[in-house]
Amino acid sequence: MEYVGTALAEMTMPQISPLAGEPIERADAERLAGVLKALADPARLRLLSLIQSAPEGEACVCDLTAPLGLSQPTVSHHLRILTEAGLLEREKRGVWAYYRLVPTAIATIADLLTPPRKRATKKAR
Amino acid sequence: MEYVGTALAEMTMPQISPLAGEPIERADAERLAGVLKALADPARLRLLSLIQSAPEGEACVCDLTAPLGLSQPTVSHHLRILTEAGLLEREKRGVWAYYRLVPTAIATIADLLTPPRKRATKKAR
DNA sequence: CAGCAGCATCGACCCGCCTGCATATCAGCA
DNA sequence: TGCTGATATGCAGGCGGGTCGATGCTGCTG
Repeated sequence: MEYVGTALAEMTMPQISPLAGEPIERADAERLAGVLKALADPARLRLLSLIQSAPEGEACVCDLTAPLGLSQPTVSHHLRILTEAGLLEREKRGVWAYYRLVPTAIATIADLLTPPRKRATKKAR
Repeated sequence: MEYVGTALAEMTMPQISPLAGEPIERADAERLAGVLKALADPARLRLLSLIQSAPEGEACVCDLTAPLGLSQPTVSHHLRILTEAGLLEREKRGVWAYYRLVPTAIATIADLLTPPRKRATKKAR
């Protein structure tokens, strides 16, 4: 636990080597696997989708428990994992805790998976 | 096991709902989570990277055991999971089994994660 | 201040998975 | 045919993770 930082930030900033080019390093593989592990769960994917498609792009736990069919502690558990992975951000307003997507988090993961293609190669232009 | 089909194919063809727009369905979430689960492992990420960066874009088990530092059965196990997920394809030539990336498999996953952006919307061009 | 509602945390159970060892299978070769 | 080497499979141990019930914590309200 005590690891409440954003795992994604560690990948985004020091530019983790994407799944392309030369063989990926062991440490990079573990970091990327960690974030992917947060995504690789049906309940968490549905949570992300529900939050993203919610009225203001945000939702509190009480709104998510019913659609998922999971207990409130379990939902909080998943939200915690997604938050620690850097995919969600939490804002507490009054008694409610509102979660929303971190803007470019998922897109960043997608970019790490896809090879050069058209993005990374246009650096020294 | 007997489930040797490609999980990715089930997503690509009937066009699984991406992680955007309206809330994702439970079945779609499970399929997508299944493929992501195959990716969410350091050893498998390194395997994909090693194979992709190999001379001919292909590699046999004996070439992958040493770099990973895992036993041969374990490497075969991971290759099997990646193959069943639709990320790798296997070709047996003589005594060796050569693995190579399924061309657009990973890119497909990346597209499923990222919202509209520029791809899906430019169909009628 | 007492009561209540929304969330987070804890403890526990159970299942799935990563790993290695042992073994089976199969192709090439003497 | 029998042997050797490259892979795949079976089996078992150990650990991590998903789930829930119970509980603690914190604002809001009467």
